[in-house]
Amino acid sequence: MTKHSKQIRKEFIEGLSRISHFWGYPKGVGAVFAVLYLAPNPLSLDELVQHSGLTKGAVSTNVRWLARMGLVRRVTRLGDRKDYYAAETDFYKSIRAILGERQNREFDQAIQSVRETLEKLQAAKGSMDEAERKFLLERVQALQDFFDAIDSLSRAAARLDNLGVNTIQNILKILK
Amino acid sequence: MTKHSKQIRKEFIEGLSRISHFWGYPKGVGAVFAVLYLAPNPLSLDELVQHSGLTKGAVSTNVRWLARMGLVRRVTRLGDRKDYYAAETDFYKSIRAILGERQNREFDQAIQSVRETLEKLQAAKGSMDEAERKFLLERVQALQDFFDAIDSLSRAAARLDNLGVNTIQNILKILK
DNA sequence: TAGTATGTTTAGTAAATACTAAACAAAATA
DNA sequence: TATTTTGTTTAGTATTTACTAAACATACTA
Repeated sequence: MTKHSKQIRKEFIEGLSRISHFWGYPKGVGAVFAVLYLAPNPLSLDELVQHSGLTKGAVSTNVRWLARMGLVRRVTRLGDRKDYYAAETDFYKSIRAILGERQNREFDQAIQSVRETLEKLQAAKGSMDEAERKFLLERVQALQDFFDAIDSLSRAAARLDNLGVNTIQNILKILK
Repeated sequence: MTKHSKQIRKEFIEGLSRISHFWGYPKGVGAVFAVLYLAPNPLSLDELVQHSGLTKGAVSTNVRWLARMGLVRRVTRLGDRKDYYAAETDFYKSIRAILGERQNREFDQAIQSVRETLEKLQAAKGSMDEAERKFLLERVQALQDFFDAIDSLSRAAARLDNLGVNTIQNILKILK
């Protein structure tokens, strides 16, 4: 690996770290992904440690996060008990995985609190000023509807098994 | 405002704080928005301080952030030098505003680093192993293409002036 | 079974972030 | 011009977060 190649790789890694950070994720996540993305073969944990400059613990956490998000595949080889990791190069596949991950219980749980407010308002008939209740009901209901629309959109996208450039282009036609 | 009503409001505020936090934004942003969203009239900075429990400085920062994102409107009244703020109740409008905000220079800047890597790779003909260069070019180009697709999608959505439930339903049909 | 290779978890730390309190700025009114 | 009202900025702090180093767990090998 030439000096020049090393430099370009380093800058790319820093770039993805910045993007990762921008999206609100740890920089390490971007760095580990960048290393894997520029590797022609799956890499072991130790190789990731070498190339990313992070420690084993951090790489372990970050790479598992990436795997859980579907941005990285875990590869195991027969007769080799090391784990290897490879970057997912089909990003549309990753998006589907992320959307489909109802592992996002945390998201649902957050949304749930709005639904609870709505239910409490519905049950509050009589125990609070009726005009106020009407107003609050309307507002909270609108927010709920919005979340539902977003939710059904992401569910539909997640179900889709050929989400890709072509689909995007179709959507672009609608948005014309 | 009855005790019961106060309780429901409080829980709603906490709910939106959690959601705000989940999306990677300060909790205060969610809290301030929640207060405004449950108010029938625009509120002044001081009223926001009262109802949110934050200090003036924090509310000032958070509410300006919300205004910049198009989630809140600043209302000024003739002969009153207070600023008032009202929640945007048309969320689709907000989404358009957020997408349209090329104030998101920060995002573009982050993406820019990938483009730079691409350019450097193109310029590196001769100064690094050609097979390696070919491989890296291909990978980085694919990432760039993906970002471009996302970008054109968001630009299209931002240009749209009737993004709403109906549009979402049209998209859902495509995703069928 | 002891020893070795691998991955995960934990305890502590450094860095980033969002807040408070108070100083400051700007502009209207007296 | 001095005073009051309003909003922003700053300095310091508390909290959160992501990291390191090291202990631990697990499973393979001799």
